[in-house]
Amino acid sequence: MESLTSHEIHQQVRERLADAEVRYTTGRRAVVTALLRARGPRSAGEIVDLVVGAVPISSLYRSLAVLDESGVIGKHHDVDGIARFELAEWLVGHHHHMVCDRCGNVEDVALSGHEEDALHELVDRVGDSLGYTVSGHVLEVEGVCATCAV
Amino acid sequence: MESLTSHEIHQQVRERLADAEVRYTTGRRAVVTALLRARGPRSAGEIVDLVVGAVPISSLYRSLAVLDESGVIGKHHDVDGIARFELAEWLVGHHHHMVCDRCGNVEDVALSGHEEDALHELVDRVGDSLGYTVSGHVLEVEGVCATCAV
DNA sequence: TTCCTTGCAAACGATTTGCATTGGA
DNA sequence: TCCAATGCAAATCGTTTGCAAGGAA
Repeated sequence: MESLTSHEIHQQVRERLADAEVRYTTGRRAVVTALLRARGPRSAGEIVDLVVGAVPISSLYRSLAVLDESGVIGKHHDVDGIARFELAEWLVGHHHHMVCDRCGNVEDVALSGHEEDALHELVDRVGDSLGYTVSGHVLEVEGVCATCAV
Repeated sequence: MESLTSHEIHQQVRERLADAEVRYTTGRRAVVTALLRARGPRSAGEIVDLVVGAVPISSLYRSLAVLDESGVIGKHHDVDGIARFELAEWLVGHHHHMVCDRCGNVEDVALSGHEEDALHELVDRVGDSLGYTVSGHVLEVEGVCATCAV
């Protein structure tokens, strides 16, 4: 997938929010900018620090909720159960995660088209066998990174 | 992997806890029994309902903490950020999860030997390409279950 | 004006902890 | 006996919500 420029991403987000009939306000734009600068998923607390100027945590959560509901960002919970947010895959591309068991570092990994196709077939088969209509999948590879392997 | 009988699992757990120098008490045994009956990860609230008789939620959390720390059970957080627990893979075998987008239900899924082998190869390749020594992987299939699909 | 959005403070709910009591080796 | 384990209640903390004020169309 071609990676979009910062400007293009804001443009895409604006359109998506327009479709959802909500405004692309300063606060919401600040969240997208922060996540764009971030090199991985960030918690609400971390985003407060990334955003320029003071932002009430409750307003931030509301911005995050709107962006999440309109599909601009994704939300998941880390091992401590804290919510972490990142730009949605349609903006930054479908990918998986390589997690280091030692240092906890998380890297994005994009599979080759062939690999992704094979995985897709596999998860479709799994869903079918259980009577589910498959909508997506998450693959996390665990291991020890080169730095920690010393 | 051969699946162990309920009795054998309790035996294994007892030994593991003995190594950790903690007792295999009635409350802890009840948790293992409940998770054995469950066919997927369960939250603390759900486990309270699965266990026979009344169990204070705080005591349950303490049992879960002990079992988690000694590697008898695993813990992860669902899409709502709620902690879910399940018996560790060394007791019940390696498997993946099928998650319903609507109701949040989670079911265990064991791939066929051939599928698991293919997945294994894939994740090894991913790890190699990033300089990681792969230790494991997690695959989560997302979709809508038959009940919610109406 | 008319709603959507924001800020502040209070409320929520899952999980944890302090402390006194109980129970098993 | 003696200390781990338990029960109860209070505390924590990330997150959500009620309500009044601000702002854009």
